[in-house]
Amino acid sequence: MLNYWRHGLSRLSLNEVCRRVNISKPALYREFGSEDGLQAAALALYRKLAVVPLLELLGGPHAMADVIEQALVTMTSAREVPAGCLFTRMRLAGPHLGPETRTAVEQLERERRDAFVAWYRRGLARNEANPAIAAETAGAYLDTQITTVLVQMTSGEAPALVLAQARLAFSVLTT
Amino acid sequence: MLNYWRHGLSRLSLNEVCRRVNISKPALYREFGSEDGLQAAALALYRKLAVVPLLELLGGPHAMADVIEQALVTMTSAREVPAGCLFTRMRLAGPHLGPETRTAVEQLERERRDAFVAWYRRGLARNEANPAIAAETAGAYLDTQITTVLVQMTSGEAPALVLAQARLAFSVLTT
DNA sequence: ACGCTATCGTACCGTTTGGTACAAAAACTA
DNA sequence: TAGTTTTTGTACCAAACGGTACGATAGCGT
Repeated sequence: MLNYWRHGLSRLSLNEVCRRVNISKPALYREFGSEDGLQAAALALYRKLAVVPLLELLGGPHAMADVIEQALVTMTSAREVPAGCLFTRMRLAGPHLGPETRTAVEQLERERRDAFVAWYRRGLARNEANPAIAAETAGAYLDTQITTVLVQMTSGEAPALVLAQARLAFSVLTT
Repeated sequence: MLNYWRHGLSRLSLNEVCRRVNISKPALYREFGSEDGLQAAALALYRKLAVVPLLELLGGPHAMADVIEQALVTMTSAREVPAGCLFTRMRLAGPHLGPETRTAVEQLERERRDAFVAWYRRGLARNEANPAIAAETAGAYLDTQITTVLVQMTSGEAPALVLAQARLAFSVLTT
């Protein structure tokens, strides 16, 4: 999972993965069945470690602006984990993915987008969100802009510039 | 060029390209030298056909808001050319590219970003642009958001939703 | 200590990749 | 028409890919 996260799916052949984690190829196949299975398993782990915490933050009591700011700072700062996002890498990989992994990606897409929409609805109810924007549009927009931030971080752009752009993008949502 | 534009670089092996355009592999090598040379040549042609016209639009006399609206509508509508953008595909392909193509991509990145910055400066001078945003930030932001739109179009998202999000993103720039 | 079972990795499979050696064919000169 | 030069594509190369057959190894109950 860490290797895919750091270097992307397309850069790492199955042979290369075996080399890096010092595991024989048949052992990997016994555990995951196929390359597709391995990648799906990696995504499942990533979801637990990185996506679920974000969704829990959205479910919390904090003000919209605070949540956004914290999420942006977290995404654009160097941490103990790799920059970028495995989920985002998989989304961009698109048609290269195996059926199992693709299904999991699409499911996670819906899960995250729905969480964004619900979160924006709650923001509207608390008068923290821009009422001129439909919740569905805002949900898609949140998804898009967060993905953009992560893509930029993955491709090594300057964190300060990414952060400045992201603040600009998110400024339209809050009142 | 059209094949790369439509299907992306990573989906088309050199063998597959030869198959599609009905050309023998040695013929292709005699013309372009390598896969890298072919891709660089494709990008050069794309620049002439798709990027230069955009930059010329930026240089024109139209109001900022009009230029943005026209650009967005053009990018999100079905045309006689494929959806998305070969340049964007190459940027995302990143480290997969050969040295010649990568250099060309980076050069085109600078060229486009500089044009955005200059355009925003002119907008500021004409009181059409948000003066709270530095031109450098705005240039990067324009680049980022346009790329985002093209990525979404490439991945087949609903044009209406893409357009709605893009209008939202660009609304922070104009007065 | 033995025999059974379950786990493990070497060494291979066919296919595809980017790239090229070289002979056949075409075009031009005379 | 004969000889020369240029152009073209067949047929190959080594490497890497995802995936697996099968013999070697390890663990375990007795």
